Parts: sequence; C-alpha cells; structure tokens
Amino acid sequence: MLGGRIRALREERGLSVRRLAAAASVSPALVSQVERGINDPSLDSLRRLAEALDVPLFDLFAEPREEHDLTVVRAADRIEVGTPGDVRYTRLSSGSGVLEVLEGVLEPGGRSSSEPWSHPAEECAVVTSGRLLVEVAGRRATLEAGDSCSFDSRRPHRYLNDGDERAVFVLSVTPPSW
Amino acid sequence: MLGGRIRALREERGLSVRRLAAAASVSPALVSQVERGINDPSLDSLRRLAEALDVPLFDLFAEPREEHDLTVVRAADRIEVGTPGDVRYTRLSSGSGVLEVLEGVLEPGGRSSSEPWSHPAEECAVVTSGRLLVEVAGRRATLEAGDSCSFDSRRPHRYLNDGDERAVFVLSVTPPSW
DNA sequence: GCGAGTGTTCAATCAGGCTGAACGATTCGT
DNA sequence: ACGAATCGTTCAGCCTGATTGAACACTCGC
Repeated sequence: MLGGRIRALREERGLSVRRLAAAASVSPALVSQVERGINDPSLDSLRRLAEALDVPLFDLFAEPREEHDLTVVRAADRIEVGTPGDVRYTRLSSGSGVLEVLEGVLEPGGRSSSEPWSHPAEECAVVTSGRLLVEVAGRRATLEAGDSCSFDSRRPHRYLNDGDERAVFVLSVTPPSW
Repeated sequence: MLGGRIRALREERGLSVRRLAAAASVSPALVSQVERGINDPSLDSLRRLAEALDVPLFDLFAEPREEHDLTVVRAADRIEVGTPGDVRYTRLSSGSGVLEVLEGVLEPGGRSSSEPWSHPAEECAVVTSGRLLVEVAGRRATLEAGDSCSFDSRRPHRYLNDGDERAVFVLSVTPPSW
C-alpha cells in the first residue's frame, strides 16, 4: 500500500533498488523490505526516500487515485445530487476522485440552508448568471455573474439568493463532502 | 509541522491528550511528545492516532491549509496566470490552498499546447460558451456549452478549439500544478 | 483545603528498524 | 559457455530510538 507507492515512484524514474537506496542514504535491503511491506520504515527513512524520489512526503501516503480516463457529462443528462435547502445541484464532474464540480441553481428568495454548514474541504463558487449572496463565518459578499469566491469549507457557510432572478453557479469542492 | 497538525485535529475535536492517547492505545506522553515535535513516532503509532482522530493517515502530512476566510474575485479584476499555448487563463479561486479554479479562453484554431501535457492532479472542465475539443490519452471528445468532462491529469491531455467561435470554459484543478 | 482535570518531563526499557553479507536470477560482453 | 556485473531478495543480529510509567507543575470546581 505504502510500499507499492514507493515502488511505483521508483520504477517511474527508472531507478534500481540500490540506486535509490544510495540516493537516500539507506541500505538496499531497507528499500526492498519497505516496498514489499515487510517492514514499517521510520519517518526519518521515509523522509529521505521522499527526498530522493523528489516528492513531498505526504505523496507517499496518497490514496491510489480512482482510475478513470475521460468522463464526459452532457448538459442534457446530468445527474441530480442531493438538494440541501433550496439549491438544486447537478454533477458536472465524474463523481469519482477527489474533485467534485457541481452546478447549483438557486431560485429567488432561496437559501442553501437555514443554518450555515461546515465540512472539511475547500470550495470555490463561480456565478454564471443572476446574483448570489455568500455568507462565510458571518461575513457576506454579493457576487454578480462572472464573480467568484473561495474559502475553507470548515468555516460555517451558506448561499442565499436575495435577488429577483434565478442564480446559477458552478461549485468546485475538494474533497467531496456528501 | 506534523505534530502541529495532530494537535490541531485533536483540539478541533475537543479531545484531551489523555483521551486521544486512550483512543489510540498509546501513552499520553507519546502524544505530548509527538505534538511538540520532540520525537518521531513510528508509523504504527501514527496509524493509530490517525484512526483515533478519524482521518486518513496521509491527512497528517497534508500541508497546513492556507488561512483565508473569504476571498472574492470580481469579474473585472481577475489575475491572469501563465498562458500555456494559446489558452488565456484567469484565476477565479484565491490562489492559496489545494483547489484551483480558472477561466480559460481559447480562440478558434487555438490549442493549449502542441504536445499533450501530464501532471499529477485531477481536473474538470465546464464549457461556458463555444465549443471545446478535449484530447485525453489519445481519446477525443467535443464539448458544447453546458457540457463538462473530468479526468486524471496524469494522462496526457490538451484542449483545442476546432470551432469558429471563441471557447470559454471553467477549469477546476486539484492540486494546482503551476 | 482537596480532587480531578489539564499538559509536560525524564529515566529506563525493549521492541523493531536497519544493516551487512550472502542468496538465486538475469543480462551483459567476450 | 563462461565470468562479471547487475538485478531484487532474505536473514540474523545489533543498536538506536520510540514508547512507557511515574512524577511534575498547573488550573479549575467544590
């Protein structure tokens, strides 16, 4: 799992076990053992390996990404996802992976929820048409078509439509939270 | 750095050092030491802590998120970012964090690059207007306004405009790759 | 005052990460 | 066909350093 990741990175670079070991100042045996999951390396060794492989440490722990090549979602056949509050969300992304992109539609007077929500993610909203009122941690901002905003989703937030026409926006979230 | 992350997660959950230690079946001393960066825990201990904190292991190594509350980017004053090939990109997101959202504009006959690019990320493009030809790992798809596509950015890919009008699209990428 | 909680420090221990050496399989050049 | 040089792997054993339990100083209610 973690070993497989290291092996993949090493082979990607065409390095032999010994070469990598030398670059990381560890023994070849260690590299072999770690890659095969026989031994849990120390953090120190991992740091050296990560440096030798020229990747940030946390990359070694990254979940294996979902394998999808190219997913196309036609405007006509989008899938509707959960409807928190008054917002109608349809999915623009594939639904797998760590990136979720949705289209949100909010009718005049509507709101995403009565109480602001909070979840561990990062999001960015781009207004396509209409006017959107964003509330984040008590602060408010009004977005017109073409405007965008981004924030840490852990801060309590919600969307409102205080205008008199339908608001449409593209919402990007990572990682997905529902 | 790693310790700080653990401490933050623990405090977020209102757990005391002892409570977390108990939940992770390690000693309180260890938690304290690790949080203060006094020593490197073993991977096994880290796994237990991650489980007790209910986060994936690699979260403990995640870069500390940039602290921004609410960043608004007005349509009028977007910042232009690098221009790979013929695509003009302007930034819609804040520019910090792991989520990057851009608006791309591609004139007729233009292309993002002559050779397909590859970078370790995930991306999703939503066509706002015009027609966009997407090429991923040799496969091609034509997107009209409202259509979208998503794929693993590690697969070689590029965008082309084979239509006769300007193509505008919203591009979400995580993590940012330039 | 006491008791229960907080986070922290430190000596001592013992698990386990790491190494060096030897292994069998390959792939060279000759 | 044969060393020579690589490849990745295995294993016993050393020795570091992660882990622990106990004691620390502190703040809060009662």
